[in-house]
Amino acid sequence: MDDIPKNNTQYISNPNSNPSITGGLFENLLSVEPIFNNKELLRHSFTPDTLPHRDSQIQTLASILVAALRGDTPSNILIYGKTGTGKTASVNFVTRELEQTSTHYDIPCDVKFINCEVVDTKYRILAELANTFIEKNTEYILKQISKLEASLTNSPSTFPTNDQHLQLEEISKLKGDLNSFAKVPMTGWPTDTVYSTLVKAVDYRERVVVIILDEIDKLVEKSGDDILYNLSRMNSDLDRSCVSIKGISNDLTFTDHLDPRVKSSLGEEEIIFPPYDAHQLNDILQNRATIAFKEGVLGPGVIRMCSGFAAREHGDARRALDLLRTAGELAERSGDSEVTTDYVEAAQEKIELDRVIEVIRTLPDQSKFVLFTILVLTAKDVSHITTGEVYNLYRQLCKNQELDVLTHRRVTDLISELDMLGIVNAIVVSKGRYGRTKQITLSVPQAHVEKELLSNQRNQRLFTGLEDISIIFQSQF
DNA sequence: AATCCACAGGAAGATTAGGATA
DNA sequence: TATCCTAATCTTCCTGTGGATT
Repeated sequence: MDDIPKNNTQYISNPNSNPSITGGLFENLLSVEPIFNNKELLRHSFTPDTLPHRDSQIQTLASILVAALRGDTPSNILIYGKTGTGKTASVNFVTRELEQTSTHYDIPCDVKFINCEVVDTKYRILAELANTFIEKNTEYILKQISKLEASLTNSPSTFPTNDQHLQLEEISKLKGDLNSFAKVPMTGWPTDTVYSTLVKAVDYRERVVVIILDEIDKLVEKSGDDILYNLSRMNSDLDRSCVSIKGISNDLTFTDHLDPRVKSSLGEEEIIFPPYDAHQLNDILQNRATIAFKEGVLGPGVIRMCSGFAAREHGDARRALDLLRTAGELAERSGDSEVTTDYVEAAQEKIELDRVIEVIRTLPDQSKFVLFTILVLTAKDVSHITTGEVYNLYRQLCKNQELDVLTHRRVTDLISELDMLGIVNAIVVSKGRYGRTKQITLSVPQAHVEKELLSNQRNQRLFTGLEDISIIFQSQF
């Protein structure tokens, strides 16, 4: 991930360089002048060398981690911030520096990054850590052995001196150590055996270990906090080395579900990454765009528009980069040599559509049905859709489809959930004598919702007979 | 000022689904 | 396979409320 990505356009800039291309299918596509210099720079997985507007966070992080270079245990840190606020990038940046700097010091510093959305169980995290340190130890031992062997062959003598005796002993001891480190299998061992293997592997030599748990909230959600409890207490099982844990979380409230002991030991220090504002996003995009795009392909106002859109989405730099990249891709696909603001708008719509589709797809059946009811009322042009109206139609439609009818109370909650997901907009209004209710409107294009609900194979059973919304009013409803 | 609508939304308990365990 | 556990989902019951109407 740290590698500078390859220029992915170099192969297509000159079609004649590859003699195997003879058909006409790709030639047209290849003859289009590419507009990207290096598209990878616009992906959020890329860690840049400079992180604008994150100086203070990086400074704080570094001032805590500097203890590692002195051989002390750095405090555990919890890092909070919404998506796309530069948490992961900043941590990667600082730890990369730390590892590099530590090579000049006596005590090595090893950083292990784990994304808990991918590695999400206690066993797998312990196994992953154990194997990493077994590998590092193996590497270290082999290096020591070859160093000793080299010094032996440099001064050969018929009768080994005392010193050389010791060296030979050392070599055979190291070889023994090498064999004692067996890799932890993907599955099968009892979890506490994996833990003790990890402790043994880490404690093999003096070192400071920094473990970064990205998306730590997902881990706690899926498999509880006892892994965090184990890791945070690991120092008491270590003699020569020490570990420090950095948790990265999107969710500010995730510590509420933690055991108080884990909470206090994990959150010795806290760093908050606030969202970027439009100006800051502008800087970030400008920085990357100059390298990522060919010169002069970005039309006026394109970057400003991207940062403006993303700033509205709680300052998400990831979103801003996605927008810029998608806009570029759309321009490239339609054979345009300039990225204009029109493409940014199209990109915004494309990303939004993808999001809506994804959200709707993962909705539970009942929520889909409530959403469908709102959709029908919207299509019917009901001016003020209220909870009561939604519930009445919902109940009728449910009976019609032989579906369980949920209570009014529950439907209220489902509507609130749809509101939180950004699919509908529900505001509480009071109509005086005529009560207090929620006024509901779709907050995404009607056509998007209709398409995803009705054309998706998975929903067929749910909506059989309701495919044509306009017929629903003419019949019993 | 009192009333009252039509619901919001909190609290607590019941039910259910999914997974672990014996 | 039965049973137990847990978390999510859902119901029941309830109190609260903004402002038009009386």
